[in-house]
Amino acid sequence: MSEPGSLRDLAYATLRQRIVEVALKPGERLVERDLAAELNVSRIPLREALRMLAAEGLVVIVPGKGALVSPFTPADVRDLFDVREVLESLAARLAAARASAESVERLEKRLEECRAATADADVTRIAAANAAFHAEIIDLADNPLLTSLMSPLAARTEWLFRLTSSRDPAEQCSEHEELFALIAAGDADGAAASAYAHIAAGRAPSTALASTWSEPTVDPEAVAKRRRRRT
Amino acid sequence: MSEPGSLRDLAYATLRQRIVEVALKPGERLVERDLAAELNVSRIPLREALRMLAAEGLVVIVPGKGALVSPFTPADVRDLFDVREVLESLAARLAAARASAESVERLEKRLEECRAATADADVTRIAAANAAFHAEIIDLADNPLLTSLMSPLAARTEWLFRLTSSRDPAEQCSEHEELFALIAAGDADGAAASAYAHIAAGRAPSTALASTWSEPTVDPEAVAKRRRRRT
DNA sequence: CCCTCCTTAGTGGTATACCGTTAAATCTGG
DNA sequence: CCAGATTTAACGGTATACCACTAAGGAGGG
Repeated sequence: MSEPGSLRDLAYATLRQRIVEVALKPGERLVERDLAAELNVSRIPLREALRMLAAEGLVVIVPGKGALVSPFTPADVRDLFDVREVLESLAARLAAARASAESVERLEKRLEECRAATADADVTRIAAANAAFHAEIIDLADNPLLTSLMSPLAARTEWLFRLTSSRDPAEQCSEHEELFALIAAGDADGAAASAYAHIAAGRAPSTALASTWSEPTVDPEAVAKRRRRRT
Repeated sequence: MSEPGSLRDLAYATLRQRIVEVALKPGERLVERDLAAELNVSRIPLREALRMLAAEGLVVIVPGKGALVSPFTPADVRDLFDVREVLESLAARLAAARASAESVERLEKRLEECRAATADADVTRIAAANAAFHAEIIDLADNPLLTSLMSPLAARTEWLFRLTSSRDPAEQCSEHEELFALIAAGDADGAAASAYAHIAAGRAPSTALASTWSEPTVDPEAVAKRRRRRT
């Protein structure tokens, strides 16, 4: 996530963080002029930042109406897992097939961080370490298209982990151990299956928690129509 | 592909078409002011259109330098097939699992168009019918996230089919018949496997043709540096 | 003749300002 | 008091204009 200092990227990074941390709630209206004023940028870079977020799926832009934070329904969670299962599985397969001594070493460093964080029982650190482990596998897959497809999913996944709580860290960590071993051994089919199972294992807890929010099914069209009046 | 008449969407649609039709070649520089003048829009909507194309992968934006049409190397073709295999397979699985009488009927209409077009041996019509068949499956999968992930791939796939030529239409059509039957029967695993094989079958011919262009490995950084001087 | 410095214009990045649309607020008549 | 017409201004869409950066092309000295 480089930030070449441009105001657009600054606005993008700021908004993305606020959405992921739920400082901006799903369904919340994003008014260009207000945000531009708050972030001390003009509307042009802000608009471009919104488009980037929309391309990533974190924001919905209703043409001619405005932008709002994407709603995140139980169905969205289901869809997210459907896609993550196959893409993470593909990444693991490719990573295993293209594994080299140097790449295995890099992945192992991530795994060690997972172990350490899990031992510490530091939830923030665990989440970061797990995310880094998965990101490393994507990177090892050496498929730029896959990488670009995964980044929106990563954003939503991070979001999901903030909204819900993660499942048992020790269990996750041991699954990472298994996945690492298969990738290191160059076992493409095994790594793919292991990754699939690893993602699938997170589905039930997440959907269960997701069903408890059950936002009143925010309708983008409807929300976009509302306007504020002078305070 | 709706176009709410906004200038941004017009610029987007125009540029996308030109890229897909190779009127703009991979690696070609996209100069904001020139394109804006040519399309009779100002730079703001044009910039936003470029960002949309970049999010879709058809354009590369070098920060602070400029935009150019994405190169399309044999490695990119390989990556495209890696991802299409698993995503089209997932779409077929979901479509089969969620098949209803009404959805099967819709898909069958697409299939009939494939048959008719293949009988006519009209390559343009065949390409359109095949694309529509695949798009319908994505739609039946009823997973908005998957749909959004597929649209960039569709653009690149269409592009690929313009650059290369397709493989035997009759064979493709018969594979569609098989895939349709499995989805209609609600056989999720079978449909997934069939879709995977269908995509995989197109890999070899495409990569073979792709290796023949072998552009001089356009480097985005390098191309972006070049500037024109008064004509 | 070649190398170095300097001028200049092409280019992306951003701000400001205006326009059209339309929802909210206000006004009017019943 | 309420329903409909009318006014107001919020908001997204777009154009114009300015700035900073930098590479092309030329000037001047070795």
